[in-house]
This record gives sequence, C-alpha cells and structure tokens, in this order.
Amino acid sequence: MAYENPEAERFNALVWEIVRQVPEGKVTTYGFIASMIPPPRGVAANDYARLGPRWVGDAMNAVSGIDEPTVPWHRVINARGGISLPEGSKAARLQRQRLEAEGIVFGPKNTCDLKKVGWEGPDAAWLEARGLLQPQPRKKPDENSGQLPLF
DNA sequence: CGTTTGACTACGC
DNA sequence: CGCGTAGCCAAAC
Repeated sequence: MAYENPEAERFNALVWEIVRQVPEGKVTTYGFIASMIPPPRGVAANDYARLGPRWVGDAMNAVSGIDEPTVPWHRVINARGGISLPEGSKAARLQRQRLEAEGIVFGPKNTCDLKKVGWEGPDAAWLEARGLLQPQPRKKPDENSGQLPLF
C-alpha cells in the first residue's frame, strides 16, 4: 500500500521472509522486524526508525491478498504486546484466536508479555546470508545490570 | 486536487 | 504508567 517505489517489492519480500521464521507460540513486533532490514536508499536512519514499523504493517496488510497461507502474520503485534488491527474487527478476532491457540496469553489490557513470548530473532548466519541486520532492542540497555533487555 | 487515514513508535506530561 | 501528539509515506476519499 504505502511505500510504493522500486524497492517496495523487495522490502515486502524481506518482511514476509522474516515473518516466516517466527516459530509457533512466539510473537514479534513491527519495529523489531523493521530493525533487521537495512533502510532503503535515500531514507535517513532516524526517519527509518519511525517509518519502518509502518511499512512492516503495510506489508502485513498486503499479505492478505498475496501470500496469506505461508506467512504467519498473526504473530506480528505492536510494541505494547497488543493487536493493532481495529478492535472488534473480524481480522482482529482471528488474530487473537490463532495466537491463543498457540498458547499466547493476553492480560487484562489485551496485551501479552513480550519478555515471555517475544521472539528473539533469527540466528546471525541466517541474517547475514540475506544481508540483514541484527535485530535491535527497542529499549536502551540497563547499564547497571549490563543485560540485554530485548523489548 | 486537498484531506483524511492507517496492522506504528517515540516522547512528553 | 496511561494518554495525547508529532512525524512520515501513500492510497483512498
């Protein structure tokens, strides 16, 4: 939809390929996926940080009519751990139904715990073979503990 | 042809 | 910690 330019096709293809790697019972976020794809030519890194996730959402939307059976689109949710489809919509109910069928638990705010069910990403070799980047944690590292927070 | 809107996020209050 | 806002690109009105 949005982002119609010569690189759109490639971008969408990368998104779909990454989403295909998400295992059953795990979820990932739009921003997390975007962080693995290098910014297209002419897009500044700081702009891409905000544009990328939106484009990933657009790519998910495009799945509906193209590659629906092979792309587990339902495992892609927003950064808060919730479903981004219009609440009450048919698609939103389907997504939640599929996730719960895989064991994903939604709390009182209709969100799930990304620390628990968040996907850690493909291994380095898989990414490198496709010219992709290491997924970048959204939050800044905890300087005291020195641990990698992921989400 | 100007406006509105969207499967987003970061940031400020 | 919850809620509103800005920023950005295209497609749909």
